[in-house]
Amino acid sequence: MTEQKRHHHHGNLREALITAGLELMEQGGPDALSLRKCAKRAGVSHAAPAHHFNGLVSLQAAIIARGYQKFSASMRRAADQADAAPQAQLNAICAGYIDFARSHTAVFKFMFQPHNNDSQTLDATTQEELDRDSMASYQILRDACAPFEHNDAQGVSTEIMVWSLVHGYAMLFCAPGKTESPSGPIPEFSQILPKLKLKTNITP
Amino acid sequence: MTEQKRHHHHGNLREALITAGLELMEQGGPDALSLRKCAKRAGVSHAAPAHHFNGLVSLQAAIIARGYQKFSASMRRAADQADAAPQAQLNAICAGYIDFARSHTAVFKFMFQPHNNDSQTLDATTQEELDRDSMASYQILRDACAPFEHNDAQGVSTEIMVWSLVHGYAMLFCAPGKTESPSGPIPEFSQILPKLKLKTNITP
DNA sequence: TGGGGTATCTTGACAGTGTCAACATGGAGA
DNA sequence: TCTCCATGTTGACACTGTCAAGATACCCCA
Repeated sequence: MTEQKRHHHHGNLREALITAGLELMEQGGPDALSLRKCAKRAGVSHAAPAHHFNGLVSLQAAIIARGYQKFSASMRRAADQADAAPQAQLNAICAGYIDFARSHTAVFKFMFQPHNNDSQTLDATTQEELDRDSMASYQILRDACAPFEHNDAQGVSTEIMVWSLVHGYAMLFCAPGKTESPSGPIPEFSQILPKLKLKTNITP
Repeated sequence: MTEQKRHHHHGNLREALITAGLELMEQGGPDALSLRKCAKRAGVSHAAPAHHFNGLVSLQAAIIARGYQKFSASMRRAADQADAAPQAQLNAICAGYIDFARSHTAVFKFMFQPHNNDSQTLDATTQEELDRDSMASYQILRDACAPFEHNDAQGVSTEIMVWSLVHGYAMLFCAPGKTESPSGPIPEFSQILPKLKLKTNITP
């Protein structure tokens, strides 16, 4: 009776639904995701997910939160394997950013789409997960940009610039196997990242 | 009998459906778009659109093509009002890019999403529209970048860099009324655009 | 000028979707 | 032990895209 007999309670249905949703999304794109298909994959009835997610948008938000976790992991992994110097670290973070976009294209693009969850109420737990995991990802990029200055401007503009650049590159040119833009081969990201100046440590 | 009596033939249903679709999209986001709602708005039965579009994805593609037309117009309008110098022209093109993203956020983001039309067959007319209009938009940005060099690299990397930068900025920070990023106020785009060098006209 | 062909639109049907309500089950705490 | 409630099931509803079959009116050619 340990494994073979199906209990009335699934045990960890929430996790199973998120996992199933990620699989569906990576295979068939965002439109392939449905509550009923996730339920079927998890071996429960079509209405069971309603007890764990406040509707489809909440499941989508939970999938996105899981995406952010993998996203952070990809950037951290790249940074760990690189030299500790600020420029090497920033390059590595961007490489991890782009790696994730290439290897999880569907989820990546879905993460940065306009979602209906703007005015909608998500479950408390999903909302917390989403806030925490997305901020963690952003903080990684932010920290990597912190040592640098850009364009004679102070403060925040460096990370906005780097984020815009790497994000645009990822959105436009990172599909699996894509190597051509409308006007020729796509250069490496390191070729388009402008040279940045290190901040001066001491101010008068 | 000129206007009041409804003919069996609508007259220009294809256009009416695209217009209705654009309205639905701008009001309620991509998920608010449905063939049946467009048909209702155009005053025809639910299956009428099938005679003009090869399914939903073709209507979406036609809406995107229309979006590219407005997109091009926005960039051209900005360029026409600016000085003719290369730097002023490039700044204006980027401003037009961002203006469109801000004023037509839903359609803009939808234009650059992964779509199911990759392996799917669109109507010939819709496919032509989409190719023509998207290439026209890209050509505008391309021309504006042509006079410049970047990062000691030759050839294509300038337009890839500028495109990535402006696109990432638009995707991340251009929602109606959005002025804050996770780490503070969002700077103007001109503040994050690196200084570019003009190409030397003559080569040995 | 007439007649046939065809583009256009309608009606009806079907499977799939999200969501709600009502009910069943079983574990955990009083 | 008894009861409450989290968790899961069944059934229903409106809405969706898509297909098939039939109706209508326009256009072109004899």
